[in-house]
Amino acid sequence: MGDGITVSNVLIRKLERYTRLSQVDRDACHALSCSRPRHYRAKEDVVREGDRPEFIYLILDGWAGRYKYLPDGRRQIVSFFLPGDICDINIFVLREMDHFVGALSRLKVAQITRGDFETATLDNPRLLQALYWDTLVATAIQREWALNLGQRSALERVAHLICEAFIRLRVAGRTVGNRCDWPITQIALAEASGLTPVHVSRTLQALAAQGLIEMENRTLHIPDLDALMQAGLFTAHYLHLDHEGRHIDSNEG
Amino acid sequence: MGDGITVSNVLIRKLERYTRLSQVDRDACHALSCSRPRHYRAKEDVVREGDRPEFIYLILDGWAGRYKYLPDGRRQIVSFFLPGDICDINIFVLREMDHFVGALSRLKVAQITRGDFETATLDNPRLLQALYWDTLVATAIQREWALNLGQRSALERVAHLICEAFIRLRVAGRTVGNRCDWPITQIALAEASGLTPVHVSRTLQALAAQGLIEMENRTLHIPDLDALMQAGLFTAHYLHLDHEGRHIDSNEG
DNA sequence: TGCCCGCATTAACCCATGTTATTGACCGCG
DNA sequence: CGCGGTCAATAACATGGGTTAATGCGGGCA
Repeated sequence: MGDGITVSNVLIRKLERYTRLSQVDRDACHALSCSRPRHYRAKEDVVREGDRPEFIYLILDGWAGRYKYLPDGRRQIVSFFLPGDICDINIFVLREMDHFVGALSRLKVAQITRGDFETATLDNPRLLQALYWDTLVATAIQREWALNLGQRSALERVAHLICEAFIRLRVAGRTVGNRCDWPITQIALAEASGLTPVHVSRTLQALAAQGLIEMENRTLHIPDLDALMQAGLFTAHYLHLDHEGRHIDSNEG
Repeated sequence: MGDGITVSNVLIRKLERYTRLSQVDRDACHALSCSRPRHYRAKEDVVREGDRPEFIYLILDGWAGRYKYLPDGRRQIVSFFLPGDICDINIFVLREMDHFVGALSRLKVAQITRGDFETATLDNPRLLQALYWDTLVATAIQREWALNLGQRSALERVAHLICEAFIRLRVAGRTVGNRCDWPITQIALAEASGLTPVHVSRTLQALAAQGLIEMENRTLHIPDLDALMQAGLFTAHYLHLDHEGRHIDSNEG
């Protein structure tokens, strides 16, 4: 769980959900993971609104969040970036960023230039295709978040966010059994769920009281994932994990 | 406003926000607009969850919505499709649809096959680039909706939705001065804003009472757009309309 | 090692929005 | 031309989640 030893495999592992990569694809992928590494502390900004797009970011370890502000300071996290996630491969089409990306925990990323990206994908159409799949999944997640924010109750919403994060971490190989690191604060969870920190605290306690989650030492334990999914009205369809007849493993490898 | 005479220009007009298209690009674009036309009544489904992606849809007239259900029937509209909008140019990467698309008013679309699309873009990299820009703007809108649903109050939220729709319609050339067709029901507005129809009714009346909107005969009139924008905490940055030094016209051409 | 600040918890109170129900207007279809 | 169904308006009441504030823990930095 986040020990860093197999860091360069998170992206490959995830993309192989979608397609079988050749050794050349895997090497290209590995090269991307080794682009300039950069570390951040929790709450540091990675990208700021108004910036000209400069890098594609690959998350190697820790959690980041994409967020937007209202003029009076209210803030919404509109997506999580977890290990193996890639930030906006098409970003260079835009002139400037319309949002922030910030570290939600200690964070390690690879900064990928436009040139690095083109080098990696130019002769690897399968890799490029897999990266497009990943982008489409990211926008499917974005849509699901609209459903989450617009229709689910507080309890459903928090349960749903936890299920989604857990499954995504599992796909990246960052879970052990039904446990995973849970490095983010309730404040961040509140900003992502459109609730107040006070109510997130209540809600997590309600989930714990029902035996649906256990947290200690920044580690999350989910005794019965099916039960939590039911509480969050969660189904994994929108993550499109079963593309070539593969299905979600009930355990990680 | 929706008279259909210049229907084939909505897409061209919008894309020229981003780049100057050559005559060849425009012709290709026009060809796309002329792909198999199809009409729907309000509330008919265009695409159903679980479908294999078959067409790319170009909206020619009327409004459509992308929506998702919870198992108990709660429903969220996660995006609007307005004239000139294109539905998911990359859709063929996915195996099946994870959501519905339905008509929110009488609707006219062009059904574009994978082959049609490839023909149109193969030798027109500028057109393809412009379509990618449009896709990125669509996902930027999706993020803004998360902010809308998560942080804005009911009044701000409805005002914001109205501003966004109006500006998008203006870009497509579907406004006259500060008026536009407003063919959708308060029920649809409620499903898009995560509110109840009852509260949307109250909220629209509050906006009208403040002189921010006027509606009659399915026509919307915005006496003072700046004031409405302020009420909705709306800024157009996320629509990325100013790509090559262009800016939002204060009136349509 | 100790201090300080950020985070989680808890409590009491409140209000924005949801709920349920009724009525009337309009419009498309027969 | 009239009927039925959908949509909007309104009212009375209910509640989920927000607000404010106080407390204590714990971990990172000096």
